[in-house]
Amino acid sequence: MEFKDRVLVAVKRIPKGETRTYKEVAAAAGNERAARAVGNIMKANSDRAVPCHRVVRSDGKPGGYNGLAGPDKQKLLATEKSS
DNA sequence: TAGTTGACCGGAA
DNA sequence: ATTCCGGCCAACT
Repeated sequence: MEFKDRVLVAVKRIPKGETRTYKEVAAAAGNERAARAVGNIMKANSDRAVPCHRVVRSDGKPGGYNGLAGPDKQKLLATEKSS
């Protein structure tokens, strides 16, 4: 079950102000196609030390994280990243 | 052990 | 550009 652990670590590693897609996190965890599982793991584990709000979809839309819904920084960064 | 679920992704309509 | 469908993966029941 290191994948789960790896995912959490990867998200923890996300620099402040930066955003990563589930796909990226999954890739960092060792499996790029496990983006789906990543989301499942996040909610399955109440990772308080893990900034899940920095994790966004490939579309740039936020995930299902309900804790934050104000800072558009993520979307802005995501846009810059896309360019 | 097998089946279902979900915070996804990519391609097609 | 938006919506629909199928597919991959790990966890849960």
